[in-house]
Amino acid sequence: MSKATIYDVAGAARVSLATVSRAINNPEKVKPETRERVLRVIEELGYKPNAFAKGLASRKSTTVAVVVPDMSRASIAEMMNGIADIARVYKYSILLYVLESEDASEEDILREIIAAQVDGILYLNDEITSPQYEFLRTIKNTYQIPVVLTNTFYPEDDEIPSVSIDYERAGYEITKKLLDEGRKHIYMVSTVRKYMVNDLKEAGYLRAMNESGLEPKVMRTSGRISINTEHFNEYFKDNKVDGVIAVRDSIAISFMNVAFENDVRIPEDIGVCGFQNTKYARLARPQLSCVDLPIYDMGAVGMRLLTKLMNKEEVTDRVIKLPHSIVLRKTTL
Amino acid sequence: MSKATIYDVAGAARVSLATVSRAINNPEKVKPETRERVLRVIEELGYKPNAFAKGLASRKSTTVAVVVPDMSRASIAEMMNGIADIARVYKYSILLYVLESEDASEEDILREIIAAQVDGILYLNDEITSPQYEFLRTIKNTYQIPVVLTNTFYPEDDEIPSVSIDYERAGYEITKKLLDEGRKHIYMVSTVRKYMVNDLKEAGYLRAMNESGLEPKVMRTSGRISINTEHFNEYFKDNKVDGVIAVRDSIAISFMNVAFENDVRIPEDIGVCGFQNTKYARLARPQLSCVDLPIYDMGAVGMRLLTKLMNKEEVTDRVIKLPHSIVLRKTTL
DNA sequence: CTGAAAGCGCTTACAG
DNA sequence: CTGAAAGCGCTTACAG
Repeated sequence: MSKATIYDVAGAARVSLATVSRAINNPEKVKPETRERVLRVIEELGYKPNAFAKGLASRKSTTVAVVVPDMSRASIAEMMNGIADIARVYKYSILLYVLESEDASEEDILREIIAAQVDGILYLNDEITSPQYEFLRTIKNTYQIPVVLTNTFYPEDDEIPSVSIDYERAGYEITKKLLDEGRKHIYMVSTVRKYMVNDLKEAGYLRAMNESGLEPKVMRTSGRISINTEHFNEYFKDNKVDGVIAVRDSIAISFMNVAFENDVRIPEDIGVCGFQNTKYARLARPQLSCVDLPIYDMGAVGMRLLTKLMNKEEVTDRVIKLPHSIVLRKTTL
Repeated sequence: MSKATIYDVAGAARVSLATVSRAINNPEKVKPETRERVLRVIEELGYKPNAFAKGLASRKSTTVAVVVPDMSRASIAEMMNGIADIARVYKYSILLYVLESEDASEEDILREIIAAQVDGILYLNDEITSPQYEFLRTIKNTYQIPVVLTNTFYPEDDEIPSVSIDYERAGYEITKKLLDEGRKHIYMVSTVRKYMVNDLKEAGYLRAMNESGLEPKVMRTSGRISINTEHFNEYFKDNKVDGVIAVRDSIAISFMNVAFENDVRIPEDIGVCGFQNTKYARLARPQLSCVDLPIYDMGAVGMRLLTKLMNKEEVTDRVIKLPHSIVLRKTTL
């Protein structure tokens, strides 16, 4: 039959609806006996409070909005797992908003989120522009709803907390690794489109190269993943390249494929490193060395931080950088 | 600067709140002049109806629940893109529920979904068990809320509509392809854990092999993706294998890696095929031939079907199979 | 075409 | 510790 309401429970337990409400939300405020009686009836009737009525009356939704650019990126999906796990622990529901739609601007979508009365917003992205940041800040302040950036941060300001990774340092460290192998002509392969996270990796690479008095060389692929033969001939064939760091695993693998066609030995002739440690790094031949990024953790920590904010708990660390590591496999010496 | 309510709009437009409500939801029922006046005020005030009040009063949420087993599977993520795009077109919000949690049983999660008052449920999975199906059917009938299965279906019953792929036929066709190349000793590599979709691929493989009077051979990997040297020695080394069909691209790639270590030439000695056509099929060396699955479309069509159901439109096709295709690359002749 | 009013199912001061 | 009652912000018959 149709759903039981709080009235049904109150009737069956012979108490008022106020008591039922308290038995659920403030158990300590009701006498143990009546509380148990109420709880038993709730069990029997399979009663679940109507989320709308609850949200309307309490002005809290126990729902968070998760805003993502595009689900099909491996990192986004894995972060969602971390988010979902923590959300469940703290009993929050997740409203999912996928940007990158022709039908609606980002602003429209954020307005929609406000109307949905979420308690918090988790903003996942590789980057954030000034207007985007300002808009989020306005939302936060106008509607008093906490926002957390995940996998990105805004360099000039920390009003909106963020959890991310020290990409600059990771870029530095992985370059160092190749440098330590005695390599001197190391390329960084990045993307044409500017992403904040990739720019940071690049900055780290530049720092390491400069420290060693070596000339940095950056190549930018236009496609999403592929290094093709033309690229290879243009950038790598004539140069005495002995190291390649790609901003994504897939770019590294793609590079290896053309390199093999051109009889390059990896890692002997060229050392190759990727970023992220996707499961495909292990499927590459040879297995790819790369920076290991704690993607799941980023989602989990971001969500946890948001729960603290929603709960008005004290948050000391507003800009969290999660530790990464470097996984050495077969594409480095 | 708290949010404007319907009262604020009514006041500013000098009408009753009923008229405001109509201007939004049944514009044809209000005189053009007043409608425009109301709409202008709404614009000025940046008014957005409170989703809770609306949901409570109208008993509709314009929200659907999407239930997934694990976000990090590439197919799930890509389906979410299709779902999100169509959801946006029809103005539905998405509540995301990730199963596979120790903290809550699937039943608990479904109860939670009911409490959230969603208008429909999209159930994404590789398979569905009898108890799961029965439970979904109960929900559908008890609460009158439409459910659509995506990427799976229930063989014995079509009460719950589904959109999926003819995996059996795909398995048959890809086996045929290898058979047509003159290969006779074709292995199917599946998973130890039984998944409905994999069993169907296997059934198609068996049919093709039997038709040709050839002996079918199935190997099951225990790990999630890897074929290791032991597997290779046990199954492939002594046998005169000349074809391998893997139920996932990653398994096919993993097989290729050990095969190369053992000096097998692909596709000359062994033809290899995968399933799904992930972007990693193109990153494999040699590039992997495989069945191409319309993953995005499955999400989109599933969501579209759900909107029809929620709208009480007539639905003739309750069991939809989307067309797949076969992409031939370098691991077949 | 428009308004007054009841009602959706909860929470939460306020009394007692 | 418990109950009566107001109120959250909408929708929707029902009159007019």
